[in-house]
Amino acid sequence: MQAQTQKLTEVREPHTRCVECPIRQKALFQVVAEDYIHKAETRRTAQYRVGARHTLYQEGAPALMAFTLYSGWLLLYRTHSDGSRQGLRVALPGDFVGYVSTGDSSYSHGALAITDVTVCGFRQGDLHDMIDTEPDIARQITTIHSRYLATCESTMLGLGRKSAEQRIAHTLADLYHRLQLLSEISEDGRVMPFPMTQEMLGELTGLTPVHTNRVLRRLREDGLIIGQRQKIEVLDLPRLVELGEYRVGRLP
Amino acid sequence: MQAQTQKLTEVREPHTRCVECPIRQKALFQVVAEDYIHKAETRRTAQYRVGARHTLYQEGAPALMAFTLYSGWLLLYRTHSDGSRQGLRVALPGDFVGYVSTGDSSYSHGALAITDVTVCGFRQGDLHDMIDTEPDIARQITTIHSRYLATCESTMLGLGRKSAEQRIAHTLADLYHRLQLLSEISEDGRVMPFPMTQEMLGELTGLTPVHTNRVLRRLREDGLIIGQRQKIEVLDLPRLVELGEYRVGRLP
DNA sequence: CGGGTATTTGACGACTGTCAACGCCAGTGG
DNA sequence: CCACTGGCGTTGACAGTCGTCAAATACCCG
Repeated sequence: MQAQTQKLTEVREPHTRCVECPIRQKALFQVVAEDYIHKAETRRTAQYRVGARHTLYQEGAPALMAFTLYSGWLLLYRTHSDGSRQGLRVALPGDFVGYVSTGDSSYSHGALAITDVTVCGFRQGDLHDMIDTEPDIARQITTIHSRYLATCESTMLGLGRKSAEQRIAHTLADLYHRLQLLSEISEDGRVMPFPMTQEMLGELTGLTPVHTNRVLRRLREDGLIIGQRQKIEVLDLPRLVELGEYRVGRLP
Repeated sequence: MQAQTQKLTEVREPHTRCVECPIRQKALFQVVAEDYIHKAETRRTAQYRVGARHTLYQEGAPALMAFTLYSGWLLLYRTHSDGSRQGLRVALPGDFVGYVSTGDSSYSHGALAITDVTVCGFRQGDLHDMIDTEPDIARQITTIHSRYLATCESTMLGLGRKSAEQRIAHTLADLYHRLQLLSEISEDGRVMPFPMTQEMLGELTGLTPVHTNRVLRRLREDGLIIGQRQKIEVLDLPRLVELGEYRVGRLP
């Protein structure tokens, strides 16, 4: 991991420097570079690395930056007063997270690094400016928001109406589909990386770790999946999709 | 109701005409007018009226228009395969609903008129154009989306982690707060309009009508509210807010 | 006054949570 | 090299919230 960090530094040598991470104080290694976001090529951005199990940002903290995820998985979450967490979404490479609109000053949710993570950061103020000056960026942000909203609606439907088995099947089917787009599924289409703990999967689906485990066992016994260390082997994708009522593409 | 429709027609006489509503076929009275949305003063828009218990648009239907709600309450929902509905949000006057981003062609959710409703409609294509040409509109749409997202996150937290009592308390506290901003709360701050059925409240909170009723009875027995016909009397707002863990303003 | 919808209540059952214990595995330090 | 330790996964017993089914009551509108 440390090696990879070094590599990033070296690759962008001419334009990089090390500074304190404004988001987390804990000795987070940070690389700042003149970089790009999509089409806005003149904005100053920064690359950050966050180790697994550390937070990229915390709910309620001042929302200084938004991020494009370069590598790794993030868990977006909200915390309940009793300390339990509700997972909102898993962010995968390419996803854009942490943007807040003009006037909002703090994050509405937290972002936890499931794996080691590399992100590209943008100052919120720059993004707000870009909306004014670059219509393409404005369009992209509304598009990103719309898609995220649609998935939130699916999640709400699941949390409110679906059984535990359906919710987990939906979550797995969704991850499978998104990982496929990222070419992260094995060639035979059966093995997908799964760096989450069962506890995190439970947070996403509104279940306790114990019950999550039971449901996974049932899915295993029914021949839908095989759980492996850090991966899941999908034996019967169609049934998984049908059980979870996952609509690929249209209404995720 | 019909009278009010007439009034709308007359007020905008010079620029109005009657056409079939493209969204619903059922004899919906529609007034089309040269009108305004916020600052985009040159766009052609239309006013529609939808009777209580009818849908403004249905999930999966072609998303021709987006709407600003002028009067009445809307229930945004997603339908589960077993026919049950999950309420996503209650839209109140001033809310903007039904917008989909470029590339999306159909609504991700449905919109049901809780009461008789008046909306102002905008063609999606016009809105997309406006994002390109009018930065203020782009900003507004991202702001609206961000706020809606934050409330979705709160809803997900509730559906995933909170008890039935907490979810209903949160929903009532949220409505109370939003209605207060619209000056719809009685002067003594106790009575708020409540045109929803208990079944709809259950759809919003992920509960069955029966259990919704039981929870409401408990809240009544605990001296938090008094249910009346078409209204709710809030006896102890602070306790309602605390029970539902409602954060006014910041993280709704 | 009558029919249909919404609310209310009871009995019962199932899904999911809670508590507790154990096993497995990886990383760590001696 | 091996024992230790801590996190994660697994399983059982039990409890409680919430859903289901059913029926009675209340209320609205014509």
